[in-house]
Amino acid sequence: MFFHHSGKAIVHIDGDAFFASCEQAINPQYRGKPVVTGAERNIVSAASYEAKKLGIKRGIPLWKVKDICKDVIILPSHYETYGLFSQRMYDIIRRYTTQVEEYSIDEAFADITGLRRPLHKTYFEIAKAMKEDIERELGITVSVGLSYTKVLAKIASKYRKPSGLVHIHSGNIESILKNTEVIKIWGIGHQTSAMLYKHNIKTADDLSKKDEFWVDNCLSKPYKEVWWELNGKSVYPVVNGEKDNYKSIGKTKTFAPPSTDVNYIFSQLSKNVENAFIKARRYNLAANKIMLYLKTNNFRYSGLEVKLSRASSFPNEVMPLVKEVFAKLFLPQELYRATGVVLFGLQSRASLQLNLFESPLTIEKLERVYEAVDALDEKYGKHTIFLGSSLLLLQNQQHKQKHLINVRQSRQFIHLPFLGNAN
DNA sequence: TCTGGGGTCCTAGGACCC
DNA sequence: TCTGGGGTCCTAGGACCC
Repeated sequence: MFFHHSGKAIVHIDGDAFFASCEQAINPQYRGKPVVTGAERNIVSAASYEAKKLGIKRGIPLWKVKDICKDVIILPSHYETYGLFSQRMYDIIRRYTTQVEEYSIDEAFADITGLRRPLHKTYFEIAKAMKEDIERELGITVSVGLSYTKVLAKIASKYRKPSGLVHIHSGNIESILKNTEVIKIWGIGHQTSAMLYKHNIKTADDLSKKDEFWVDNCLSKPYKEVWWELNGKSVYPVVNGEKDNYKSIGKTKTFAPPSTDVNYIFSQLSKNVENAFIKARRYNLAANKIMLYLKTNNFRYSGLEVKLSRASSFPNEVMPLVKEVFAKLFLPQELYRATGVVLFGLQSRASLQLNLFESPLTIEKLERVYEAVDALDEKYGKHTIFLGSSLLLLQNQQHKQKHLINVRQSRQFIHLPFLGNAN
């Protein structure tokens, strides 16, 4: 059987232990030593390869890290710094192609299809050059995969770590996919891999060899796409540029120790609301819907989603509502560990239509107040002005705004799936 | 693994319409 | 009231990703 591929050449570049590597690049005294980041969260965000050798993995609590080895260097995460490394990594990749997807802080895809002649290099040599430039100039290592599709390029970059360079092509694809468990495939999680196991599909090779009839009958769209990609047919394009639009903006924060204190928990919730709106305003977005939730110490969620009578970008407009919702959700005896908010139904603030009954003046005042708030945040760092103070500023307007935003429709949920999964 | 924080997309089924 | 057949929009929830 001949292997038909898309003829594309896609590179996936993945920073090795990225946060820890950045720290080691900046601080020579940390090189060659076990380093972990995540001090601010009390769990490991990233572990250097020296730390990984000791059995320290992403997600484990820091007290355990100290148990394993008391000499491990534990650092808080410096996201801004890692962001700069990330930008430089993207810039280096852009020397070779304009088609660069900034997939996450430590990963990028590049489409180098058709560039062999202009660059006087094979695809493999282009990928190798990207890797060497990044490693030399940034002082970190990256693992690089090259293949016909994004899913295959991902498998390739994961195949040898750290500092791997793997090309999956028609000559070696079968043996590599045979060595790749289905759970390792990008887009296949626990649920689906368990289901595939029941069909005796254990490796990427098993899955790729299923016929289309079977795939249509047993899998939904996302998995059929993965199947195509495994077979060398590119269906996921490399999306150029950085992300500039959000469908939702969420903020959640776990507090330690957990608490039963109403006021404390409410203040946590308002802080999240405030921060979510700061982010919304930074991207010039207004929310039409807001969901608030509380998370108990046993990881149970209770939440309420409400539709706003019009889109808003300002916490104080929704505060009466937040209080109302909080009162419904909060149970006196319950021990809570986190609160959260998600804004969605996001639209550009430019396209905001004012309700006929609302005074444009009030809105304008709010815009001005929050412009000042955001400016101060910019200048002196986030959290300069918190809800208490911003509410004070607006206190005399409060009665007018009481009904500016009201509940149109709401639903309650009692359980959310646990979101997120340590890599 | 005693479990952080931030996202996206897909789908089934109900509401509503002709 | 013995109830055809189709389309569109919305929502709730699931699955997955970093």
